[in-house]
Amino acid sequence: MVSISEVAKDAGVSASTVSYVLSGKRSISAETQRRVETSIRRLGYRPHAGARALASSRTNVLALVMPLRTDIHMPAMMRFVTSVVTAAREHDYDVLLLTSDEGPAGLRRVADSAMADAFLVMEVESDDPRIPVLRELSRPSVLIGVPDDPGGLACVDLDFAAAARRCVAELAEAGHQDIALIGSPPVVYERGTSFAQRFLRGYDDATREHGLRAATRACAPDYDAVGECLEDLLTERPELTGLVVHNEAALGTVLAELRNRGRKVPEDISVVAVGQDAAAHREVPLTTIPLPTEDMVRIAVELSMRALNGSNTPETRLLRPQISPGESVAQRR
Amino acid sequence: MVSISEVAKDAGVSASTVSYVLSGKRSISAETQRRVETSIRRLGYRPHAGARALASSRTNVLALVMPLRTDIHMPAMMRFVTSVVTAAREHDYDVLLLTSDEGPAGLRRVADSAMADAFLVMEVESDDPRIPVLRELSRPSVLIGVPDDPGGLACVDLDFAAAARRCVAELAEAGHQDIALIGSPPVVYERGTSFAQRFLRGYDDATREHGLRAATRACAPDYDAVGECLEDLLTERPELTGLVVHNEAALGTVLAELRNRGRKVPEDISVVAVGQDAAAHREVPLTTIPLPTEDMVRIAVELSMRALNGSNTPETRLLRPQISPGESVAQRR
DNA sequence: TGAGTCAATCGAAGCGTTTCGATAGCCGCC
DNA sequence: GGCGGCTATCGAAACGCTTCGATTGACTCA
Repeated sequence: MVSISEVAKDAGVSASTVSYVLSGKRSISAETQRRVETSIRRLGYRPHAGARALASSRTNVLALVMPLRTDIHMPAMMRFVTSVVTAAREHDYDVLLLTSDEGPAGLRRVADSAMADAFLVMEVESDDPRIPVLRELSRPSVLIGVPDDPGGLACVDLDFAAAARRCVAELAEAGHQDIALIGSPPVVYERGTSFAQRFLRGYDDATREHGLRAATRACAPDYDAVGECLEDLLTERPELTGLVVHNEAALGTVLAELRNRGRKVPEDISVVAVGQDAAAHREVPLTTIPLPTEDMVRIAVELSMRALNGSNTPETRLLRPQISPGESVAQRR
Repeated sequence: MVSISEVAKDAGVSASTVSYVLSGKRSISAETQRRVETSIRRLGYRPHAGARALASSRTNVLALVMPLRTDIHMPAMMRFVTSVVTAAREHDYDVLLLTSDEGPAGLRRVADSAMADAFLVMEVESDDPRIPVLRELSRPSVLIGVPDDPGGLACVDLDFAAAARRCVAELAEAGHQDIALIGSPPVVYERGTSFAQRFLRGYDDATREHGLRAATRACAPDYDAVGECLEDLLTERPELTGLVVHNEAALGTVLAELRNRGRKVPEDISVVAVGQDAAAHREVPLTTIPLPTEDMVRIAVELSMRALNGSNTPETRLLRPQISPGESVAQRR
């Protein structure tokens, strides 16, 4: 492994000059710059990350804290993770992956041993036990999701209340009078997951404002639960013509089961879904509000960077939902 | 941040003694050991990862190289990733996440800047461009998947040929005479992905041995492709009674479409699937050969550790498939 | 012409570990 | 009673970088 002093010798300058060429923190003559860069390339020099971290107390590593639950929609999760890596690389950062199962202790471990400069925490819940820990770490963190009391921590999320209102409006404007929400699994509500609750609130408000008859069902993504849920809705509310599905994992099954029951989308029943549009995989292109994963992640990473550069104004950023029109909502009357 | 010398002072010993207590590389009196450990705990000392890496040339970080393709089944992917983190932590390692889109250069970057001790590479293909790079890195790597020429690199994978034979045997033993394989998307075969080819070979061999009539279809996971594929099979081969599905992403759609066409599983058509058993989510519990993700990862991580400790015998480990019985295979005749 | 300014560079200290050799004390033994 | 062999410990060097202060010229301006 070639070191900075070998580069320095090769270029006929001091090691500090090489360092300054690399960091640009002091002005360097064009000629020297050229010589140093040539040497670097010729020798294939790469700064030693550990040495750099030691001297500068910067690791250029972002810790990504991932939930280790099985009740989360994996594809959505994965999109997050890959987006984070990509976004981080654009800021010359690498990503250290942590799972929540090590708990708060894991966060402390990584923070205290200076393995990362900042934390990105996914799937934050209303009353998340990690929050107090994060707050007292000496490193900034950005939450994906909004806890009840963000106090001092930066948050990024989709504005789920607005998303719900948008879904309801979409159906109301098409003339639907009687709709239902198929939401997250019961356990998600019990856990007090913030996004589910915010969506629910938005849904309730909007249905009231529009004067719709509306129902709500928490629903696990498995076959039986979906079947039961639909059975329930369709028999109890024969007038039902619109469905808002806020449960990516169950969506496929919901559509399959509607079909099995002879309900055509959108002729018999209209559907608006929240989550990534897997349009190509469906029989009918769905009207959806996609989760703006990449935007959220980009913003989250940028907030981290900003916090690391001192301009620290912890803020909560709720992204405006954008509806992506499909063919799953039919006009009524 | 408290440093080793503060601990040393607090415990009334030298810094090196503290280091030896921590590493156990020299014998320390019980009394000293106790005092040092008390100080460590009292001060909340955590060794600085960078300093440690610098002095010992060990980072205790494993680089996980993840594909950044969209044609991969995300849930399977995610299981891998989380398993790696968990397995690594058991060896006191952390995980740095890399995506393949930075290409071979990314591997070099991380290796040369000493950010990780070893590499774990997912989704390795027959003729993977990363292989030559990995081979010339100064750090060990373990591949998940088997390339044509592993030469010098450790590999771990499911024995897909055996898995295919097992699937075929399962159907043959139940008296099926005419079966078909619904395989990976065409692009996967075109790319020369090793696991798909190995499975195919095993399937061909086994159907020949058992004297079955057999067909094979590469199939994308989207609705249209699956529909077309089934339409094809069911009309061309009216005698078809068994299906081997080696395409996790398409499985759900395959089952839904069978149902739509009025074919009942297993009465009309038997199904054996390869991949994680999502039994709870299906109408009929499937007979499957689950991907032994956790075992593979555990072995892969262990191989890395072994390589790092010198006992380096790069080997290819193919795991024996285990069938998990469901109710999706019916007896014929 | 001499003080002041500025750009470019250097040298050395310091970051927090690990590790190597040295040493001090102790024990047992001939 | 001196010597070899342990065990437990220490001190110092080394790891590869960043950064601070100092230095050297060259240039400006009164």
